[in-house]
Amino acid sequence: MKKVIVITGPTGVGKTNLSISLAKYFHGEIINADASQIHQDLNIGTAKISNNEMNNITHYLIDCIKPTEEYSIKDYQDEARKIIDNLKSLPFIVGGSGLYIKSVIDEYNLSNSSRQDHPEWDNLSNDELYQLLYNIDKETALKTHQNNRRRVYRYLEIALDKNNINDNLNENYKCNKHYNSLVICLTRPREELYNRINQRCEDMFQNGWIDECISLRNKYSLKSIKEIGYKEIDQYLDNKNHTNEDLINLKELIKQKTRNYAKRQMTWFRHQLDCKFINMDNDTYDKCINLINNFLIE
RNA sequence: GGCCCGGUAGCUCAGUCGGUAGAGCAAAGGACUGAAAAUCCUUGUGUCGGCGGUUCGAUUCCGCCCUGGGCCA
Repeated sequence: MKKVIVITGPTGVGKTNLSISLAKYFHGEIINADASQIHQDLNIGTAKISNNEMNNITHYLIDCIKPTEEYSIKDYQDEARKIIDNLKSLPFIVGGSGLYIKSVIDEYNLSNSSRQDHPEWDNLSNDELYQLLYNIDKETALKTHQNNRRRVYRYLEIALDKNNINDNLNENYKCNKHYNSLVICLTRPREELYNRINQRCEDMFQNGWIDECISLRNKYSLKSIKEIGYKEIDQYLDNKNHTNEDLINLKELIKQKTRNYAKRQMTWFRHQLDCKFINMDNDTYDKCINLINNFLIE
């Protein structure tokens, strides 16, 4: 079984810099596992690594699709595995999208039925849609809340797919491994992480995030972009009379949403991912080198 | 100095005709199998500004004080 290293952690924890140092040390290559960084043109707001920062380490799965293009976890799973299987050097999967990571390193069997539109469900209320699922597959229905329309919708799709007898919705989340993986999750004390996120947001504005959005608006509708900040800046730009106070509120809103996201990530890592938590401090680099060395010897 | 309106959860405020309180936001915790920077769920004890008085009982009524705002001198 091929060995892979995973570096993950909440947004703003400091994955990028550390991953470059580690990949340099082990002569590895990096596969991006940040859903947001797969998109072209979203650079400043997603804290995307620059060519300069890459420091001659090859990076895969960055800038693959247009910001408005559809992409699914299945696409990611296929592409990432293809890259890893062909890689001669040590693969480093680096990013904060936990589900993407899990889909690659674990035996994460996705259902046969792909996502589709079902216009016949559009007029159903959340309750009605949920009842529909409940009548067909009670066990699955009980796993989610009726207000989580997106998930109810998807479960219903799978439940109705006759060809999909072997769906694995009922499997435990601890699946078998697809790769022999060492998963390192970087952490920081909550307050420290939040301070870094706030500061990074200020830096993004300083580095021209608004200009990035202005030029993006010429090519796409930012309303459909789900990465944090783009919608909010779009709205700010729509208001031609925005004041300095509006700008301050905009920044605070984006900081807040990013903090909320980091918190959600941590919850996910704690409960859904089998990983080693390492706090970021002066010894982190050495600790990681040791961990990886021991893992490679095994 | 006089008069008027405020001071209740981290914030903005509601409310209690006297029986020690509740919304929104924030925050925290959680869920998660084809949108994951997505989507969704749960959680509200706070000297009701302070000190007295009346009362069986005061955050509520009364007095004084502190404090913010407005008006008049």
